[in-house]
Amino acid sequence: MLEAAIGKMRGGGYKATPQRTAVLRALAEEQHQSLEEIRARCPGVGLVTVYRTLDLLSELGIVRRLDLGDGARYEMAKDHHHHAICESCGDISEFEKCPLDPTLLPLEASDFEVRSHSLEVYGRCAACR
Amino acid sequence: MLEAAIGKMRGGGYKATPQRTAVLRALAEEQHQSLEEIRARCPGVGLVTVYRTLDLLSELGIVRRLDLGDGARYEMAKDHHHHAICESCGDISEFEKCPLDPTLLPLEASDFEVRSHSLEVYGRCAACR
DNA sequence: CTGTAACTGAAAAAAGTTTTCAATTGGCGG
DNA sequence: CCGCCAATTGAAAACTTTTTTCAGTTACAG
Ligand SMILES: [Mn+2]
Ligand SMILES: [Mn+2]
Ligand SMILES: [Zn+2]
Ligand SMILES: [Zn+2]
Repeated sequence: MLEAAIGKMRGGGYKATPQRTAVLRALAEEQHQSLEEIRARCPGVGLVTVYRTLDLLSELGIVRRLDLGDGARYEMAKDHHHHAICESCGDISEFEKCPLDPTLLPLEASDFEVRSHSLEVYGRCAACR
Repeated sequence: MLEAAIGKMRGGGYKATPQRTAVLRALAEEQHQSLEEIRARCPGVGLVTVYRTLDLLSELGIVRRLDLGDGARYEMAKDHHHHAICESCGDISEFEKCPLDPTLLPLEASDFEVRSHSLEVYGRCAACR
């Protein structure tokens, strides 16, 4: 898990420092954390280093940055998935089954080459109903 | 167009000031503008007033705020639609046909009540290919 | 017209992010 | 192992974006 990420860093010519490993461990503990949440999980690491590490991990494809309106959040990059966001409690859950119907994409015809997509579903989670 | 928005403001107990109308006119000129782009179209209006007007118009449902990763953008609220974003030139185009297959939404079964969704498609526009 | 609650905008504060730079260190070459 | 040095770190400062404050102004109901 972390070994793979550390290997990818070394392979890219980057050092595997204790700070970077600490940030990785923090990210592994929970998905969709804000910068401050990540920082709380690795108190020894300086603010600037957390920012820089998240940038580096994003470039390496290890981390994905989410912009869901209320500030940036970060997650370990996993398989293609989407998010269900509760408008009441803010909880973010994931689902893998992609409800996009490719045949309905009206863009292929219009010269726009689709590379990826991002879908978020908003509503009320079970607990908040 | 603007009349409807002004009426909605008055109806909500808000004043239709020249500043607010100027921001509305700026928004009507182009979709998906950043704050500074909007501000450039109504030079007489103070920065703080633009922020406050966009907040107000959002609450009234006249304006929609988009968070697409590179800072906030604003558009006049229209019918349900989605965005195709060119990763090369940054151009944002719209499409109305919603490619979501409701029967594939795996959430209805899982006690999550879906209220709305947001879908963005990333790739290359015709001009950039 | 007039009174007043709503509104505006300059300045200051707060929040979030990036840059700078001197000191430190991971890891390769010897 | 050791020592070197480019890569890395973190405190401070700078910058960017957004919010708060507050004194003066204004839209508009009555
Ligand atoms: Mn996720
Ligand atoms: Mn749009
Ligand atoms: Zn999908
Ligand atoms: Zn849709």
